[in-house]
Amino acid sequence: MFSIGALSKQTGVKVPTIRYYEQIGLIDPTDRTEGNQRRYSDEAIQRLGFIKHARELGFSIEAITALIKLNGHPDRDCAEATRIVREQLSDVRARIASLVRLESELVRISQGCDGAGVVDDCYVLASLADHAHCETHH
Amino acid sequence: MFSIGALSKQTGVKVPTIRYYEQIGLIDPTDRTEGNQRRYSDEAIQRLGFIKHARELGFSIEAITALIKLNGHPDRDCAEATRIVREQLSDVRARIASLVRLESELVRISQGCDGAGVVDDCYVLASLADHAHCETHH
DNA sequence: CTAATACCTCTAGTGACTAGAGGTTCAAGG
DNA sequence: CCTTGAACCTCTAGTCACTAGAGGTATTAG
Repeated sequence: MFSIGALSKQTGVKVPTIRYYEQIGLIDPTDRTEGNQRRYSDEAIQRLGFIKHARELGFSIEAITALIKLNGHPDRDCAEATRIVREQLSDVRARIASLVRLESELVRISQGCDGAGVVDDCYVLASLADHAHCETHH
Repeated sequence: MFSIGALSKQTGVKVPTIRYYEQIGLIDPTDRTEGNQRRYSDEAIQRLGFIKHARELGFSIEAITALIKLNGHPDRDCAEATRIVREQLSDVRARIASLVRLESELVRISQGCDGAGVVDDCYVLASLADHAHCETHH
């Protein structure tokens, strides 16, 4: 049994974040000392590790809650888990596509000005002011 | 002179968003009718178009505020504008790189399970639980 | 036994809006 | 000129996933 600070060090999840996860019901309330301090077992490291990893992969808390519920019913089929992951994947791909379009616009805009002129005829500001300069949709 | 609703239609920026922009000082308070309703001129379309476009390009309100201040001093050099755009560009590139790493992990995870088994031996959930399965950093 | 450190709860703040309540003004049709 | 309904007004609170800080208590090392 160890403290919330130790759990934080073990998992890399900050102390206030752990308390926050407990508050919103993402992790179960744990045992306390007589002085009301949280004490965790190794199980908590697993659970928090799962959450941390999923967050790093961009899953929302809502999606993680769903995944954890699945984990709690090992007899249920895992089509739902796969569905959640695929949804997340297509979301990530959409975000990449959108950012790539933005990147090309920004390259074009930043190449238009060497930073040496004055604002009045700065291509950067002109480009930002006028969407018509753009080559892609965003 | 036209209403906030007309400005919204012209620019595609929602009415509450326009009021919000005024509230945070991103656009100047405008003239009002006797009955206290906002009335805009064409100038507002330009300004709001600039803001909208910059937001679509992923600039923060803070960065846009800085760009607008530059626009208000046309005699100053535009190195600052260029710097802001380049910073935004490298930010976008970092986000793309991060998302691409996530994408490959998600592909790997989702390919590991056909969704037909039971949760207990579902590779998707196992992968999410264990960062060690991953091939890249995130 | 003391002092430093870590812990506790609670509230409020972040960014960039969005939603809703409750009330007022405008513009078009009769 | 009057009515009606849409559009407007302000203000507060909610979103997401935390983060910061105040003010107080528990634990632990020396």
